[in-house]
Amino acid sequence: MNIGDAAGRAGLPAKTIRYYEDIGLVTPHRAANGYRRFTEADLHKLTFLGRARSLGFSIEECRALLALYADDGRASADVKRIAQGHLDRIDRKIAELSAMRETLSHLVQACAGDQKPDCPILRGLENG
Amino acid sequence: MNIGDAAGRAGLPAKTIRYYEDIGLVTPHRAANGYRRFTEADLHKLTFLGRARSLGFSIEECRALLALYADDGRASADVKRIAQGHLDRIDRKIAELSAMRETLSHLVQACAGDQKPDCPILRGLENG
DNA sequence: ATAGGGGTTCCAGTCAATGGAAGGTCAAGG
DNA sequence: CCTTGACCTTCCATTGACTGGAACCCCTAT
Repeated sequence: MNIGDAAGRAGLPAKTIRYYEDIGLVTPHRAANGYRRFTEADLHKLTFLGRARSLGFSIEECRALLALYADDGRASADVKRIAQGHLDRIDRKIAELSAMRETLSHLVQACAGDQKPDCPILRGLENG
Repeated sequence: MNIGDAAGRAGLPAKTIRYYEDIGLVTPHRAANGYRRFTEADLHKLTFLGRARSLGFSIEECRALLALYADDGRASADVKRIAQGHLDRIDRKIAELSAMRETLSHLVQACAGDQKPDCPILRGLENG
C-alpha cells in the first residue's frame, strides 16, 4: 500500500513515516514509480512505533525495542531494562513537574488577579 | 561586572546569558573592549529569568513576565493569567505522564525480565 | 487537456539552549 | 618583553522529533 494508506492505518502522519524511513526505523520497498510500498509487516512496525512513541519512549529506545521485537532469541530482561529505565525517567519528570506545580499553585492562589500592580507571583520570581 | 560573574551570581551558564541577550531578554551595556557589562538591574533580570525558567515558563512567557515586572502600572490579573495558563499546562502534562506511567508500569510488572523471549511489554506494544 | 489528489525530494523552522572553533583581552609571573 | 592562562568575543552546528512549505512528478477521471 502507499504511504497515505499506511499513515491512515498506523495512525501516524505520512510525514512522520517518511521521517522514520529517513532515520532507518522502517525500510519500505519502492514501486517502479518511486512511491514507497508498505507491506503488512511494515505496517506492524509502524503501529508498534506509534504505540511506543505514545508511551513516551525515545526514538533510540524505539529502535532498540524494534530490534528486540524482531529478535526471536531476545531476553525479556533486555526489554524490561529499557522499559524500566523509561519508567524511571517518567517518574523523575512527574516529580519535577509536581514540584513546579506545588510552587506555582501557591503563588497563583496568593495573587488577587485584579487591576492592581501588587503581585505575589512576581515577588516570588524576584525573591526565590 | 563581566559575564562570568553575572553567570555565577545568577546561577546561569554564561552561554545561556549570551543567548538571552541574543533574543532580547537582557541588554547589557558594553565596555570599551567589547565585553558585556552587567549592572545589578541586569542581574536582577537574569535571576528572575532563572527562577521563571526553573518553574517551566517558556521563554515567551518569561518575556511577558519581565515586561509586567518592569511595568509599575501592570494589573496583577495579567500576571496571574500567564501563571494560571502555565499551571494548566503543567497539569495536563502531569496527567499525560501519569497515563503513560500507569500503562507502562503494568507492562513492566508483568514482564519476567529473564533470559526467555516471551515479553508482555512487546506484546503490549504490538497489540495496543 | 486538465483538474484533483495522490506521491516525491529537499530546505527551513521549531524550542531552549549547548558545544566547539577561531580569535581578542587582560593580569600575573619569569 | 614575553608567555601563560583565564577570561571574553563572534559565529556556526547540533540536539529531538517532527512539521511546514516549495517545487515537482504520477495517476485517474472527466
